[in-house]
Amino acid sequence: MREREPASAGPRRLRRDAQRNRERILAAARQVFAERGLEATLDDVASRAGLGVGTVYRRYRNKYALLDEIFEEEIGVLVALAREAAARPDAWHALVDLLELLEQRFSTNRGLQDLVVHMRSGQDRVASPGEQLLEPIACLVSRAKAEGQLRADFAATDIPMIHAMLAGVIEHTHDIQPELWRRYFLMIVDGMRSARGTFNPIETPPLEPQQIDAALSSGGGRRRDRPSRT
Amino acid sequence: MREREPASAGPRRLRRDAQRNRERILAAARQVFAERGLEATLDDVASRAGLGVGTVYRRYRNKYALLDEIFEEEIGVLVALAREAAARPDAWHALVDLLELLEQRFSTNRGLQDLVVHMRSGQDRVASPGEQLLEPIACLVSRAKAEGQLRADFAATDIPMIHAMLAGVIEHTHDIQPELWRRYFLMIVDGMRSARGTFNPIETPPLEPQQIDAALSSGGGRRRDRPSRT
DNA sequence: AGAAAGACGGAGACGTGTCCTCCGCTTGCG
DNA sequence: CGCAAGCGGAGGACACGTCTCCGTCTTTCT
Repeated sequence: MREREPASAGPRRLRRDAQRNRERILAAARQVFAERGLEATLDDVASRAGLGVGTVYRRYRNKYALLDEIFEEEIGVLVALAREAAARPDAWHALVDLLELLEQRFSTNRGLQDLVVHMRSGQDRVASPGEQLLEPIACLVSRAKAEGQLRADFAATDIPMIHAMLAGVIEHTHDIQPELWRRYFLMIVDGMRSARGTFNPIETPPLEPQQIDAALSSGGGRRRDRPSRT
Repeated sequence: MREREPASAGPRRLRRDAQRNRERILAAARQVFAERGLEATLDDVASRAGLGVGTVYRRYRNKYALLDEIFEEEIGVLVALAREAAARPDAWHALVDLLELLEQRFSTNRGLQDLVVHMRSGQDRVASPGEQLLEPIACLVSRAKAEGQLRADFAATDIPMIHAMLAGVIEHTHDIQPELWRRYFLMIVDGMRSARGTFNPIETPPLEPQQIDAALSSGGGRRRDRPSRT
């Protein structure tokens, strides 16, 4: 037997040019989706890769197949970051650093941002990372409160909303002053601190955990439609 | 001479049904644009008014003509609010109250929000209220700093960005918990307070005044296209 | 080298959605 | 009653994104 492929139904080995193009597509897609968000089209990706659309569509049934391939890893990184943070001893600083790190990533990858904020989970393979991210964060939140650093009326579900706020700034300014979000990040962090003389008792309750999915997906901005999987 | 119209080219008096429909259109438009934002179509307005599209288009050349009519007044209110606030003696509280009042209005009128945030000034008659709003606000900001209540590194141009943040929350939650933005508003206000014990010296500089227009218009969210005025 | 399998390109079919026009019919008014 | 003014809403014009199809070119195998 001379085949390299394991006995049964391996996808037949790609021709060399095909392999090369596959990588070009992936690279182009990563760039394009990071720059322009999920609303970029496969035509965009193809032309950035210097290939025809047909080539892209032969390899990926549709846009979402490609998205899956690209963002699965990226989201894994986010989750890993959150877990590492949760393991740190100083919860308050771990939390603040984690938030900064996450926003950092979102601010340089519009596609990732769109994915987390707009698309519903349970579609295709790119699972909404909500649960996986929120769990370690919730843990940090309660520990930081116990430490006395985080204000007592803070809730874990405030985190996605803080993200939504910063996303607003990023969206409007990342062509003008890409680091500007840090300014408001710091202001918000100051607002999260357990009072230097507690000023504003916050009456409005936070979202319930089961509401945040609804908030982030259906609510907002530019609607995207998912194809009907012909 | 028996005409009620002043001598020259007055628009001939409307028939009674036409007059009635005009008001229905206006009422429907106010509702529809407040609920769904500027992306609502004139077809939507017509059907809400219980009229045909043709009727709407006879009265208003296009969507923007109708928008002008509706939002001119609304924006006047905003500016008046800002001017009143600027006249109050206690600048810090005037500023906080003003922001709350403005957000309040934006949170119940998606169209107003879209208008302020997305569309460029100098189009048709609905002038970008940026200048007019920002001027009294800038005044309050500097006075509040002088009072020692507002943190010294705060800038007037931070206000539109704070608005952008709250807009993010509102956009995502106004179907779920329309008052939720108040929670984050208070947190932000806490972050704006001049700290005894100042925690985060903010390094990132704010936007320059001439940048905020660019930030709010071109940057963000769902693009709308303006028709070519055939 | 020669041929078959595989890959490529990109025009264009198709679907969707918005804006706005057109024209036969209805209605208010004198 | 007559007719100008007004009405309705189907559908034309356009824009845009998705994805297919098939004639042509490349790689790989013998």
